[in-house]
Order: sequence, then structure tokens, then C-alpha cells
Amino acid sequence: MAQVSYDFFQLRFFIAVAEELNFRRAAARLNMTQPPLSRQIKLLEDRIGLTLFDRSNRSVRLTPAGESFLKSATDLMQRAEYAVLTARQAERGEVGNVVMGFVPSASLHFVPQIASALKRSMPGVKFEPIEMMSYEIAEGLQSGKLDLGLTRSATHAQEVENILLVREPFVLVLPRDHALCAVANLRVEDLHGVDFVGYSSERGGFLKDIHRALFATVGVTPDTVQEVSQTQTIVSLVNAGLGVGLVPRSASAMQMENVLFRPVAAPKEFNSTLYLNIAPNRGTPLNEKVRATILGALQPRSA
Amino acid sequence: MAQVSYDFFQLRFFIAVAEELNFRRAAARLNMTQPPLSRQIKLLEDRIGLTLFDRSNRSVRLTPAGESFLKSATDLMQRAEYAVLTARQAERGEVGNVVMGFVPSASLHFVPQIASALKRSMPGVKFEPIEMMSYEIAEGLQSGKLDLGLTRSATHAQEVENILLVREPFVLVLPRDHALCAVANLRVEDLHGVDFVGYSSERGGFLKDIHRALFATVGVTPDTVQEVSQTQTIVSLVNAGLGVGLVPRSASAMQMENVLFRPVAAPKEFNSTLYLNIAPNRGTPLNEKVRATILGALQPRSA
DNA sequence: TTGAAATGATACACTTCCTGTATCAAGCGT
DNA sequence: ACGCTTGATACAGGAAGTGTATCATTTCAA
Repeated sequence: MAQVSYDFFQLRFFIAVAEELNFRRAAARLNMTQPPLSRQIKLLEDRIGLTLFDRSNRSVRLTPAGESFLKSATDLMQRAEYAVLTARQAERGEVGNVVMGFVPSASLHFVPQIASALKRSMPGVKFEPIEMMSYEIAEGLQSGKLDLGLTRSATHAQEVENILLVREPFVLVLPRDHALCAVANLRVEDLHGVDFVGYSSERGGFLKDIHRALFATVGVTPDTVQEVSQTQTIVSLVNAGLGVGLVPRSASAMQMENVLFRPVAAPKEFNSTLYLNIAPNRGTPLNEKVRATILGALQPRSA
Repeated sequence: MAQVSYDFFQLRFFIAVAEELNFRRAAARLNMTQPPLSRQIKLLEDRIGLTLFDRSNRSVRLTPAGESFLKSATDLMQRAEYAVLTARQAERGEVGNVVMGFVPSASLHFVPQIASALKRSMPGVKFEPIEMMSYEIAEGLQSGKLDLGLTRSATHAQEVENILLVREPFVLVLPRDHALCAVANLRVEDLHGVDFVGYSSERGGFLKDIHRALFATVGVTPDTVQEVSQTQTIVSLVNAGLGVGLVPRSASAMQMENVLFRPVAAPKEFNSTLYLNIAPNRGTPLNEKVRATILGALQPRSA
């Protein structure tokens, strides 16, 4: 490509002549004299291999090719100006793309919250959230395909910054007709021997590890009837009556016919966490603004 | 407008550097040496007031503004090339706009035929037919608002070329239950004393004049119960049973429940005519092609 | 019919500015 | 620590654009 043989200033000359249809007046408007203008127009015609003006018997008129080229020329000039303005906005971080990978359990509450916060305070920024597995997020952040990540555990990739966004307790999700619904002040001990729908270790398995540690601490062994990888699936299976589950509190946004969410007393170290991962190319105004907006929207505690 | 301070060749330089991210390689690709390239890039940055590259610690990287400007720059280059190609097409008459005014009676048969012929053989041309009165067509052709006209009589405006496209006989349009339906080989004389729906003199009145001359020649006076300006209206009123009418044969394309069309013997000089009017700015390839296409589609006789 | 004014094209000298060569300062790899 | 590579700088040469002067042609008016 790039076989453009003419130049912007020639376009400006051409537009002036096309609008005035008079070389002298056009030259005056361009703060120059007529001969160089004539020469440049002829040069432009030579370069693009087209006759733009009909200079017959004293009157200057546009040829059909000239009319077409005039439209294109004015369009090009506008776009050329606009290019600078857009670049200025990009420099200030007002426009751009932000691609964020997030784990499925963040899709219910946090992703919508972040998306609306960004849309509100940075309308020129195109925000693209993509649901993916945590190891894919780590890869994407390092390869540069992702600008941000939202994971349950910190991403240990080099140069990736991790910010603890949220620390939320687990809540018990159980069918409406379950015996435990009647129990006030639920404790983890109450789950002993109960049918349980838990996390599999398939995708990172971070939440499964927390559960295992929590149960070990209290000395409880629930009867795990099913292991799945996504929080949404747990709630669905509980809704179907397969057993009870233990999910991050934000999952209670997922209301279903046959499920209830109940708090469970448990030590803070067994809370579920949510981290914002920031790609290594940080420091740009866009990234700074996006980061500040997300932190402001989710009121984080310090990492 | 037109405050574009940079030039196309600088865009080419910028794109090369942005793609290579190395001044020397980019210079080689551009068949030049490195120092002028560095200088032009710096000049470009000065002109647009933006830092496009991060030249820190030996590696060249695009700034956010640079990324944005790179997109715009490649887009501009493509459009700049495309502008020339489009102008070439315009020069050959392959693209452009053709605005044609036409009288209402041409809308049934001829306008669709012309439109489809143009669409078939000149797909890049935008054809815009506008229904208007004949005097408006004459005005439009002279003022340059119209490229073509379609009228029943030649347009006597200066420099306007008239081509006789069609010479068609009048046919009798009459209600299905009318007494004349039974008559074989209808003649004009048969209309004596019959209820007649004719043309008014409101819009040019050319067709009314032909009728009057025709009736005078044969010595017949129909009983004119209604005068209207449009052929379509005549057919509608006949369909409603108000009387019979005499309309150009092409109007028989307008089928209605309660009407029949019948040929009427009449001398050729009383045929209805249809003229193609060509605006004074003729001679362009586009106009020539459009003219040839229309003539080919309607198989005209010589004017 | 004729002369004055205006139009775009051409010729040539001047100036501008872009290019290439030579060179420099700074950072990376060995 | 040395050499290689990177982009930036200085300067001379040359290409190219500009302005002044002028021409040929056409239009308008007297």
C-alpha cells in the first residue's frame, strides 16, 4: 500500500480552486500568488493521472473526476483534523479499549458494576469484558491481550499488579424445604453429613481449597454429592434439590425459585477474595483512570 | 477548516516507524537514511503537538496517542488511494448521480423500465427519478438541478436536447359494462356524445391539445363530464364509472377491476409522444452512457 | 471594431527545506 | 570493559516550491 503520490497541501490548494473556480482568487485566499498555485494543481493532476479542471475558454470548471475528487478531498481533510483530535483524547486517556478477563463467579455482581461505572465516568472508552478461566487470564495479561483481569486469587505472573478489591464471606445456599432452613445462626459445623454441592479443582480450584481448609479447621466432612466448576452451577443444582452449597455472598444476586441464601459464621481468613489484576503496560493515563474508576466503584480495602 | 499541519509523506514515514518500531529499519524500507526520518518524525510530532513515540531506553514504542494516530493514519492512506480510484471511475462515467424529472404519466411504464436498465448496466450510478410538472422539469434542466427530463412534449429551453423516445397511440379506457365494449374496431367517431373524462389544461395541457385537435379533425364532440391533470386519475374515474377516457397506451399497465383498454383507429400524427430531455452540461462520459442506456432500453425511433 | 481588463500559463532567479554523510551520546550484550 | 546498535545532531549539497515579470487568449465595453 501507501502509493499515495500527492500531498495534503495540494489537496488544500485543490479545494480552494474548486470552491473559487478562479486561480487568482484561490491564490489570494491561500496567501500566495497565482503561478505556483497553477503549477501545483497541474502537478497534482499529473501525480494522480487525472484531469481535475476544465480550463477551456477562460472559465474554470470541475470535471466529473474533479467533482468526485473534491468530495474525497474535503472528507480527507476533515478526517485528518479529526485524527489529531482523537489522538489528543487518547493521550489524555479519554478514549481507547480496555479488555478485561474475568472468572465466571464475577459475572453476577462485579462485572456489571464495573461496566456501568466505566460507562458513566469514561464514556469514550470501549470496555470489553470476556469470561475466561483464571489461567487464561494470567496468560492474557502477560501476552498483552488483556489489560485487566478479575480473579479469585492473586495472579502470580511477573509484572502483574494485584489489587484486593473485595473480601466477602461465604453464604450457605440451600433449597427452601431443607431442614437447615429452620436453624438460626448457622455454623459450619451444621454441615456435617449434609448432602453438599462443591467446587471441583478443574479450573484453578482456589475456592475448593478454601472450602477444604475451612472444613478441616472445624473438623467437619460434608457428603459431597457433586463437584462443579462454576458458582452459578452450584446454585442451579441446589435449586434442583441436590443438596446445599457454600458460595461467595455476591452470588446471592442470583435469585432462583427454590433457593435461599443464609449467612454462616466463619473466620475472616476463610473469606472469598476478588482481585483486580493489572497488565504490565501500566502507567498510561487510560490505565490509571480505569484503575481509579474501578477502585472508586468497588470501595476496596487496601491489599 | 483546513488546518491540517502535517503531510502525507510524513504519515507514510510515521506508519513505517510504527510498524518497524526501529528508525533504521524503517528508513531502509522507505529507501532513505535514518537522520531525515528522525527529523521528519520529530517535525510531525511538533506540528500536531503530540508525542507519538516513547524513545526511552533504546526501545521505540508507541504512546497511546501514537496508537490512536496510527489507526487514523493507515485509514487516511487507504482513503487517499481510494479517492483516486473513485475519481477514475467518475472520469469513465461509472459512478455518479443522475437526477431525472418526469411527468406523472411516465411513472407507470417508462420510469421503472429506465430505472431497471440503469441499475443493470450502470450499477455504480445513483439514479434519482422525481415526479414533477413539465414546467418544473424545464426549469430544473436549465438551472442544473436536473440531469434528465421525461416529458410528453419537447422542452423548449435553450441548450436542452430533446430525443423522441416513444410514439404511442391513444387507447380507449372504458368501464367493463359500457355499451362501447361491444363495438369491434372502435373509431374516434364512436365517441360522439359519450360521457368523457379528459385532460385539463392545468399542467402544460399538451395532451388536452392533442385530444382537441383529434376531435376537431373527425368532427366529434364527446360530452366531457370531468377534466383532470393526470392519466392515473382518468383511469380511476373511468373505473368508478364516470365515463370513458383516451389515454396513452402505456397507461394500460394500470390494471383495475372495472376497466378495459381498447385500441382506437386514429392517424399517427395524433399519437402521444414521450421525450427524453438532456441538460446542457452534456458531453460527460456519464451523461453519454446514461443516454445510450436509456435509448437502448426503450428502442427509440429517430427524432 | 477596437482597446482595456482579466484570465491562466510560462520563464527564471531566489529561497526554503529536505536529504545524505559524518559524527555523537547512550544503552545493551559479551 | 569493549564493541555493537540505537536514535539524535551538525552541516553541506541539492531538489523543489515560491514570487516577479511576462505572455497569449478571451471577454467586455465604448
